[in-house]
Amino acid sequence: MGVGRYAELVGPLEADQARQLLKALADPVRLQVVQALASGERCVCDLTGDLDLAQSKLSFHLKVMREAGLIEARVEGRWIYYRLRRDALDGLQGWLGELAAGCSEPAAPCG
Amino acid sequence: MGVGRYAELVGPLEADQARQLLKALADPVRLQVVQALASGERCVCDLTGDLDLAQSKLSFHLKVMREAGLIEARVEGRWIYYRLRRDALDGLQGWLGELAAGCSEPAAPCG
DNA sequence: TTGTTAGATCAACTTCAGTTGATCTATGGT
DNA sequence: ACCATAGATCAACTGAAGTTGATCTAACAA
Repeated sequence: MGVGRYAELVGPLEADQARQLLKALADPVRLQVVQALASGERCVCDLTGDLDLAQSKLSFHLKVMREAGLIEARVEGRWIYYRLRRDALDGLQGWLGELAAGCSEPAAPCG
Repeated sequence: MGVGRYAELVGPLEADQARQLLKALADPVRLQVVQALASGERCVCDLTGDLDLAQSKLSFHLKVMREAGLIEARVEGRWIYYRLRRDALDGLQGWLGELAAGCSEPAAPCG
């Protein structure tokens, strides 16, 4: 089922990990899912109903998010619950913070 | 030239603004550019050289980033300097923080 | 004014990500 | 054992996003 395959996300985020997470967030359907998960864990069947998405479509997007390390799954009998990964969100926040830190330096004139 | 067309980015980020910014970040070429700009403002000609990108390719990606509100341009004679927008990075950080806030709620069992 | 350079823009092409419907697997109920 | 349901997976299709080379415009230098 592949539900156990996660990105690692230990220590400070590498550019490539950040990119995977950003990509996992930067899609309208996935953003809906993220917002649904923002208030806590949800099972797939609820998501399908609430967001009015075709089952295979939702499953595809959950996979993208899972493989990026943005969400994780908990299997309970016949149902699967998904939730956002705090470490991913925190990691991305930190990564953005680093970018913001030095971005106001003036340019060396190039002419 | 279109260099003056920016996204607004006042107040808390709307989902759609966040998505544009995320998309602007979630590309390998653009991520290179972002990292080059992380240490401060740079002119396009420097970027082209340092990142070894075709001129039209870089210009395309700068446009995407500009229209998303991720970067802004400063025209100086024949040269154009780009820099990351603090408000965009801060806004995105805040947006992520909101997501992280409630994401650990347990699921309502759906069976 | 002519020539050169920086960088935006355009059109044609290519590539990859998302969609759809069908099928497959596992779990639980009868 | 049989059936129903949750959700993953697959193959075919579609469309949007990125690439490439050419052209266009504006600024400066001679």
